[in-house]
Amino acid sequence: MHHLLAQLNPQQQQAVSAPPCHMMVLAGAGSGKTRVLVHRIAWLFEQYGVSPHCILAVTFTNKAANEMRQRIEHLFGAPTQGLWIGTFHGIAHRLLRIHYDAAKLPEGFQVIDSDDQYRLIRRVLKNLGLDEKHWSPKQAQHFINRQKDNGLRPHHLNAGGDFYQQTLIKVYHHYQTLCDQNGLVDFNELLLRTDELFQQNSDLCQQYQHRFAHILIDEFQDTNHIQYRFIKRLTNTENYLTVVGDDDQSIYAWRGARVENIQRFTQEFPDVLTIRLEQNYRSTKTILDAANAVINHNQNRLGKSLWTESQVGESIRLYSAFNELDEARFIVAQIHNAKTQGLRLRDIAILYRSNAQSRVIEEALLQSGVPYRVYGGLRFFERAEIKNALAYCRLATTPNDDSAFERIINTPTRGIGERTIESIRQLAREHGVSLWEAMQHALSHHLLSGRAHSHLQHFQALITSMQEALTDLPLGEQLEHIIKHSGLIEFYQREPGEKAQARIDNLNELITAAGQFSTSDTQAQTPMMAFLSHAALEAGEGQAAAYEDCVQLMTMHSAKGLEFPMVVITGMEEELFPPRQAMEDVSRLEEERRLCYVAITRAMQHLLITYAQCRRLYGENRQHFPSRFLREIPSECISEVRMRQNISQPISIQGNTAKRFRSSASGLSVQGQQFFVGQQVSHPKFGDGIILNFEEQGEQARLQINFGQCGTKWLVASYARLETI
DNA sequence: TCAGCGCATGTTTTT
DNA sequence: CATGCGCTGA
Repeated sequence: MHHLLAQLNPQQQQAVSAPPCHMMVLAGAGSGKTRVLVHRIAWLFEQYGVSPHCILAVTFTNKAANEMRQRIEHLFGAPTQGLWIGTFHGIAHRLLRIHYDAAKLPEGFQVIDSDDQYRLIRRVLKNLGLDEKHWSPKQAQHFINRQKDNGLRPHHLNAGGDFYQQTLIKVYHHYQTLCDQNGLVDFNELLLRTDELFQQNSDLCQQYQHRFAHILIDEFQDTNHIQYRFIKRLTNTENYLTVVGDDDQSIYAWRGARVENIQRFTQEFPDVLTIRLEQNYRSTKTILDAANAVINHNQNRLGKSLWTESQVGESIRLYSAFNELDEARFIVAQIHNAKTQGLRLRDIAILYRSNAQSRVIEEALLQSGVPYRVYGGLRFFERAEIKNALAYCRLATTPNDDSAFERIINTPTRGIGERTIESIRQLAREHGVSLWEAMQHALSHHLLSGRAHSHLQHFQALITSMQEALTDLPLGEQLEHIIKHSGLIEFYQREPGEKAQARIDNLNELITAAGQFSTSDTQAQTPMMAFLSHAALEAGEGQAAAYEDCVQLMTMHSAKGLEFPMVVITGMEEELFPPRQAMEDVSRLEEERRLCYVAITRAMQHLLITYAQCRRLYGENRQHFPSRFLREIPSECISEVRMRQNISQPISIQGNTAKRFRSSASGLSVQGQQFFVGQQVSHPKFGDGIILNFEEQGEQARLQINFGQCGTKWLVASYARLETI
């Protein structure tokens, strides 16, 4: 057997070795889809003599792109020259750099991230005299991005619409004009521009259709409308498209992803070979059964059922915590437990629905000295200090960059206030020039008062000296020079708190990153320009990879594509997961269910699910019911765990908790007496307490009670002579 | 220029 | 409850 097929199952083999055709691979969680994709590309090289030059592979994240390239090179045994692998945005960027002229962009156009976009939109709202309280920049940004997602320009939208709609269209129009004037391209603009480039230049489009004989797309369920359109445009009757995806793992509909693209693909492309990868190599049978059972509750599915040859494995453990502190403590105890069973900390992931949930868990981990790492949050190139430093770079490279100008004109504070800036803006508007040019004009004609004048002069001298210093320096030294002279370090040193040092560290890290930066971007005019594009397109990791063995904390969303020997899913509660906002709408609920499916299928051997009966949320202590998704897991997959007695629980209980619990379904009847979790009871010796938990039934029934001063105890209900209060 | 106050707000995130 | 934002007064 061919070495590329040797270790594959029949379906995988079929996908890898199919003759060139349009193909759709429906690949379930853990079914080896990346492997298939990588082997397929290698197969095309080896069996069909396809040149790497003729292959385009599209992924969703830079991380996935890098990983795929590495795996292909590993399999191929050599660097793959000419092979295009990247994200949609990365590829669009590359095309626009090459064909900037045809795309009607200036040669040195800049890519802006959503933060820059947000600032620009605020400027536009201000220019249009729209009150931010009534016209939120966030909503306007969302509106604009959504239009671009769908390939729509302002002029496509002008028919009809109410006043609200009309105003947003106006904002979109002005925003786009501003971008075009300044040579700025936002993320969605990259895609839309490229699509229009091919639409308007059919010869160019044909050239790429001819070049890319094979186009492969990963995570196809996450493509949006404009991405689909772009791909379709790149395909003709002579080249082939392979898409890989899983409708059950579509968890990004809320940001414009269209699962329908999967069905649409089979309808709009001829003779699509559909292959299902349903054998799971990741999880135990129990975990897989649970995941299958949950996802089966969704109506809207293409239909797919994962199976496995692996062992049944242990039960999914379920812990019902009293509150979120109890939940966190239990998880920590379980981590210690897992460690004694030989698991490494890095084998354990703690997943939650929303980032806010991480804090309590972090505190518990910190308290017991378990090292951990939180994913998510601000990434490297998104940090304010980094963006400030890069704004200096931008201004020194292209002084007409207004957004960079605005960002740093008074950062660090140099006595240039809002009034001065506004008069420069005014001047720029009047003469139709950039802020930088307006400032120079103001300086040479002495249009401003003495103090403002001299402060601006200083600023101008600073930037000019940077411009001069940049020539002939290697990139790393350029950044070093800029950061050193910008005054940012001194600025952050003056800032109180621990954050300051971290910011300075980041700035130094930026110098290092620039020093090590190398690019394949042959279109870039200067290394600095390439670096700036890189910074916008690839926000970088959240934290420098701690090389320590630590527990991983992340949202269920960011866990997608990863796997761990042990997974803890936390906060399995109604209104938290699924979140309240998603409970009404069937399609949103189905997306939450898919998210649950994704979370469960991250686990290889051990899965622990926890929920809290009572949780502090938005400042109030609320009673929570177990998530509906829990009921969808077959009970034979689950075993409930109780907290060990010897783990003490200093729990503070609010006075009104018990009342809230009266509606709870969890209750117990012993010798005519009714007990329920959260109930206040009195014991002859220990005094007043609150019921935290119970186990067993009838005569054997035991209650866990928190007696405050006297601690938490397990008591047999029939002997304890408890009185309900 | 900046601390301090009051107010709204409160999924998920990549490019 | 916590955080972040805008506004205000010194």
